[in-house]
Amino acid sequence: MSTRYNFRENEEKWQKAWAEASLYKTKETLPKYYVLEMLPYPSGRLHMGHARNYTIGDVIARYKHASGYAVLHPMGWDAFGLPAENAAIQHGTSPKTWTLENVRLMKEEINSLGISYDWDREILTCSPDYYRHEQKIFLDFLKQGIAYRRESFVNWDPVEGTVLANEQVIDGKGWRSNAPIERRRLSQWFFKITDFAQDLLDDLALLENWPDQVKTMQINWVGRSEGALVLFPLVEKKDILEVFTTRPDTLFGASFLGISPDHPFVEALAKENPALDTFIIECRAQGTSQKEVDTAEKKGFNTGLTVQHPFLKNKTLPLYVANFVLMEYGTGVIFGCPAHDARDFDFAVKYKLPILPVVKGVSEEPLPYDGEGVLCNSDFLDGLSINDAKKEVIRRLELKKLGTHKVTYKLRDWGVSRQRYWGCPIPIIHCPFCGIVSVPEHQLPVALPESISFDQPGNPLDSHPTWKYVDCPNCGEAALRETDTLDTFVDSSWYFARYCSPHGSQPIDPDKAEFWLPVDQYIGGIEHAILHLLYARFFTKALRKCGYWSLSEPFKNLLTQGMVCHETYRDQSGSWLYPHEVERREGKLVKLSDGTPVKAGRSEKMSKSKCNVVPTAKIVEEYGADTARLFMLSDSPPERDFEWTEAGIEGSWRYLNKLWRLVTAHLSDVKVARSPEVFTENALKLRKLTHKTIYHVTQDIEKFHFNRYVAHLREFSNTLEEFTPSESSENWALHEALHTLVLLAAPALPHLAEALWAELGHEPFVFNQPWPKADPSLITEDNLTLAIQINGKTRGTLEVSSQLSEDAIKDLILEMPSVRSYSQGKPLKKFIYIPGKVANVVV
RNA sequence: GCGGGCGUGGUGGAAUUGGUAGACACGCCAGACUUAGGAUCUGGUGACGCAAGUCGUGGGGGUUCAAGUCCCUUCGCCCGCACCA
Repeated sequence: MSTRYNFRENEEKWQKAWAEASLYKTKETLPKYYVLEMLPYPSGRLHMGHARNYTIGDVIARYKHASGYAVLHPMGWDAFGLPAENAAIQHGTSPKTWTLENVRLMKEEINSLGISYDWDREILTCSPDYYRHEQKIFLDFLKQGIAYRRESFVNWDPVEGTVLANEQVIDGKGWRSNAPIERRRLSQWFFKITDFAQDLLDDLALLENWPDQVKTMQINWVGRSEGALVLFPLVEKKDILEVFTTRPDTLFGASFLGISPDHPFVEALAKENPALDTFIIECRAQGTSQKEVDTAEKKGFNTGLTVQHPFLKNKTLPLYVANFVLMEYGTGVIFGCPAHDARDFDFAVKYKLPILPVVKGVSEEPLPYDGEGVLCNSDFLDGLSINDAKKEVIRRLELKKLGTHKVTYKLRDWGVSRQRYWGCPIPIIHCPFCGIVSVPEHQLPVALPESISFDQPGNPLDSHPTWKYVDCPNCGEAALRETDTLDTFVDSSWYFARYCSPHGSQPIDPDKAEFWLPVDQYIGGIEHAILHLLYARFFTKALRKCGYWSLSEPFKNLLTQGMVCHETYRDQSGSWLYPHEVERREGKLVKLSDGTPVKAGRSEKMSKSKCNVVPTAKIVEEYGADTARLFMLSDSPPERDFEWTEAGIEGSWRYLNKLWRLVTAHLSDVKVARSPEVFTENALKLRKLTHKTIYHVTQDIEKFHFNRYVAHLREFSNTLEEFTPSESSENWALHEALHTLVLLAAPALPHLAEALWAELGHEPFVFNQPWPKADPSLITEDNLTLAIQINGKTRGTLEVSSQLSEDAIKDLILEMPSVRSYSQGKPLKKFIYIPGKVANVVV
């Protein structure tokens, strides 16, 4: 008997055996369970964040399989995207070759972890087999009016002659060129997600098992607000400006109108006003990200024009072009009420505009004040509450035909055009005669050309010598292909459906989708709480509109996992060091190469830039997959950040060996054939623990308390270690306990469990064994321990029979010597009894 | 700037959701063992105190018989912000 568990030999052996037996091939029987981890980008290296994600999914998949479900547990690759193009520009590799090699490497690493994926259903989004269906969906969206084209702004790098992603813009400059970035207007494709805004809000109610914080974030993101549309006629011109406001009640406190620099009216004005044109150019020097807009200095340009106040004949308001007014939200024009809005207040102070309070709080409130109150200085609104004033002002506006009630959403339509090569081509042809023409379905896929060059600025599809030149499918005249490709979020918005019929000739097979969807458990990082999840939800509704299915929500349950973190290290010169370059000598951290001191920084999310990454491959090589899996499950609850430590992985490795010793040491003790009729007290005690452990572990996994799951396994094995059978019923109980232990450990430690299952004399595979069931008669306790409190402070415990009545317990407690001494003969004021938990004596 | 979270021993965390704070580990301390191993085993370990006991869940305040848990306030850190995925 070996006292050390040989993980290398075992993991290789069983992974091979599982593959040969096609153990993870999906069966299509009821009940079904679809467990899905978020589609990874194939960066080439499996990091611990992935490993944690897949381990969690794997435990659930294995547990559900053992519980009798037909489990769908697929994996694939979010294979389009910027990094492949960056690699192409830097190293001259082709995006396709680079991506496929990364996929190969990552797949190997995933398999080394022993995750139970059905690889027959693998998806690769950059493969024409996948994106041809996405192109079909795009055309369906176009038919339904969900896809459309309009102008919007991009980050333009004037030196590179390229559109940049937000992350490529650093402090307003291009990351490679360092040139100031400007916002440039381009005609682009959009998806009409705003048509589904209300559905996206309403259907959150169906998602009972989504974390509340994710639902809240989505609600705020969609940002429904009720307010009014108010018309302001210009005094000097014939035009009328439409303003959306959520505070129509403060209309009498308005002191200016702010209009977006991107508003068509402003652009027209700028043509005859060079100073305004300069101001607009200044505003466009700012990036497109929300954070930049919000944190930029608030600037205005007085157009010299004024608008008429809808109710006050003698009041006009100056019209300012303001850099903080967004064209995408509301109407692109606001009215400013400085007394009751912080941003308007700052603006009014800066440009010396009047500040007239129109809402009185309970006491004198400092301005700007946006709390509850009663209207004042507001003509017919005086004395009304804010809510009544809103209703009244809208009623009066409607009478004068100068406004109306209106609901708006912060949510903007989804811009899906990317001026890039490595993405799904948009299947559209621009014909000089017919306009925008869909590529006929039988011509799909519109495949990416493979011979491309990144030598020229801009999109290689655009500069390709032949690719974009085609004949119009409609009239046959010379036409041009659309050279924009789709945002990679589109690829990941419907992949969960493709897994149900990965080889089907249509994008989605309705029967298969009907069978498997919705996804029963979706697992992924909290960083996707808004965009990816919202887009996938939108797609589900849009696909329903196109007649693909009747599904309204894609993911029934959602688990958002935290990040994997690691301590950071810097040497004396301040350079970051990898953990393996650092060593602890005599309690001090030193650099391995030269022994100089190393400063440990706080633990942060693993990232290449800070060198605090631990590659999965290294851990699997050193400790094996099961140790890595166990550690990632045992330390933190899944939704919290995870702290990767050397000590932690060592501790998990020791536990694996302990399990191995525990089972193998007792192999001769557990060869008992028949179930005994009478159990000794020790045997019964052990059986109770076994069944309680089954109960707890089952609960823990069901609730995704994987750290407690592991803690219960450890507690159970600690007791088993001390147990020495001296009689046949005790042998039987130990036999039951060890078998149970192996079965319970199997979802977390599939390789070790498989090895121990064989050691116990069974045929493979432990994977196919049913999940143990707790015997209810063995998990109830005869006695319970009550906490005894005097005046709310715990002063002791009392063990009582669970049969005793409350009165009997009360008498017992009041007679306790400790209770008597603490209460010092004071009269009993109150006696609080929480059955099975606590009794509080208040004197 | 806006939206969402988190904060418990030296460390990761547990606490049947308002009911014995610190389960289970890591680390550390003391000891045992020797086929010297990536060991293993036994005991101890929140702080203060000789003890009885007192204090303890980022800080301050509140509700309650009872607060890590609920409310207010404050500090620190993290995630997202629409072209990274």
